[in-house]
Amino acid sequence: MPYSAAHKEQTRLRIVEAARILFNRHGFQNVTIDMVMDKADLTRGGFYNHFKNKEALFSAAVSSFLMGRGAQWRADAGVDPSNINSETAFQMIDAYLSTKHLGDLDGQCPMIALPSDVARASPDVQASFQQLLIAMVSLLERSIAAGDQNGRQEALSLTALCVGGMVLARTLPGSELAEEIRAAAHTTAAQMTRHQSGASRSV
Amino acid sequence: MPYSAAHKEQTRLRIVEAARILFNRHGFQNVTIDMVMDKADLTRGGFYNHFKNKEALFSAAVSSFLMGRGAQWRADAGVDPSNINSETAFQMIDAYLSTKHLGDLDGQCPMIALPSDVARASPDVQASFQQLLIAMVSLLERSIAAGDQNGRQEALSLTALCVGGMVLARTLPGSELAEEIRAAAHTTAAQMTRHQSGASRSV
DNA sequence: TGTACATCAGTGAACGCGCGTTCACTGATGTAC
DNA sequence: TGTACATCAGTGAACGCGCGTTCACTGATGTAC
Repeated sequence: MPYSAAHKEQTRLRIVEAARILFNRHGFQNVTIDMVMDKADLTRGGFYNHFKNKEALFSAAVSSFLMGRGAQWRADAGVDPSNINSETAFQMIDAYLSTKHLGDLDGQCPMIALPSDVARASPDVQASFQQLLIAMVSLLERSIAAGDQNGRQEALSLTALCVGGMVLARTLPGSELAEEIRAAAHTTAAQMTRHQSGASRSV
Repeated sequence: MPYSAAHKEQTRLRIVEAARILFNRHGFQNVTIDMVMDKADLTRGGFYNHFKNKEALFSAAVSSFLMGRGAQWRADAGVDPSNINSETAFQMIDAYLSTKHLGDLDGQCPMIALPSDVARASPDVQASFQQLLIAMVSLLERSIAAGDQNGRQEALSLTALCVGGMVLARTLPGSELAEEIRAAAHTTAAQMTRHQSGASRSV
C-alpha cells in the first residue's frame, strides 16, 4: 500500500481548510476547484480522488469549522465547551459580536458568511450547517439554563441576534451603519445574557 | 418617437419584477438573464436595452422591493409608514417573523433571501440593500422612540433579530429547528417591542 | 539488506456545457406633411 | 385623413470564456521476497 494511511487524510484536510477559507471569503459559487487546489498546493485533477463533487466539498468545509477553526475561536474567547457556566454565554456573544470577528473574513463563523448559499444547497450541506447552529444554541442554552426556565427560547433568540447582527453588518462592509448594527446587537445581546430571567418574565 | 414614453418603462418594470422574484427564490447567481426575460415574456437580447449588465438588474430588483412588493407587504401587516405609532413596531415584527413570511419565497424581504449575495456584490447593490435596512430600522425606531431613549439601539437590535431569525430558519427549510428559531425570535422580539423601556434600563 | 513490483495519489490536457454579452436585423408605432 | 418615414424596442443567432468533471498517465512509496 503506497503512501501512508495518514497521507491521504492529511491532503484531504489541506483541501478542506483551503476551501473553508475561500468559501468564507468569496462564497460557494465564486470559488473554483482550481482556486481551492491551488491554495492547497495541488493540481485540479486530484480533487476527485477526495470528493465526489464540489457540493461534497462545501459540506465538508462547513462541517470542519466546528472542530477546526471554530475550536480555536472558542478557545480565544475563553469558552470551554467541557466546562460551561453562567459566564459562558456572555463570553460567547461578546466574541461573536466583536469588531475582531467582523473583520475576520477568513476565520469567521460560516453562519455569517454563507447562510444564503446554504439555503440553496443540498440537504447534506444543510445538515452540516445545522450542526453549527445546534452547537451554538446548545452552548448558550446550557449556560443560561441554570437561572431561567425559558433558557431555550433565549438561546435561540440570542443566536438569531448574533447571526443577524453580523450578517447585516457584512452586507455593508466598512460603513458606519454596519458598525452601528454590530454594536447595538452586542449591547442588546449582553443585556439579555446578563439579565435574561428579568426580561423573559414579561409578556 | 415610436412606442409611447411609458411603454419602455413598463417593460423595464416587468423585467425588474420578474428578477426580484427569481433572485428571491434562487439567488443572484443561479438566475440567468434568459430566465428573467422568459418570465417577463421577452427574449434574451432585449435585456441590454434596459440594463447595463446583470449586476445593474440586481441593484434595481433589490431597490424595487421597498415601494413595490414591500409596500404591499406593509399594508397587509397593517403598517402605515405615514402614520407610525407605538403599535407599529409590534405589527411589523409580528408580520416579519410570521410563518406566512417564512413560507413566502417569492414575496419575502430580500434581506432574508439575499444577504450573502449582497455582501459580495457591487457598492451599487449594497447601497440598494442599505435603503431597505434603513427603512426597517427607521420605521421601528420611530415607533419605539416615544417611550424610550434607547430607541435606536433597540430598533437596530430588533432588525438584527428579525433578519437573523428568518435567515437561519431559511437555511433549514421545513425542519423543526427552523420553526423553533422563528417562533423564539418572534416571542423575544414581541417582548422587546412591548416592554422595551423596562428591558433597556438594565445594565 | 536490497530489489522488483503493485498501488494509487497526484498530474495536466481535454471535454462539454452554460451563460453573460454582442450584434445585425426586424417590425411596431408615433410624427411630419 | 392618409401615407411615407424615422426611431428604437425587441428578436434570436452567435461569440467567447470559464468552470466542473473526466481520463489516460506518471511517479512516489510501502510491501513481498
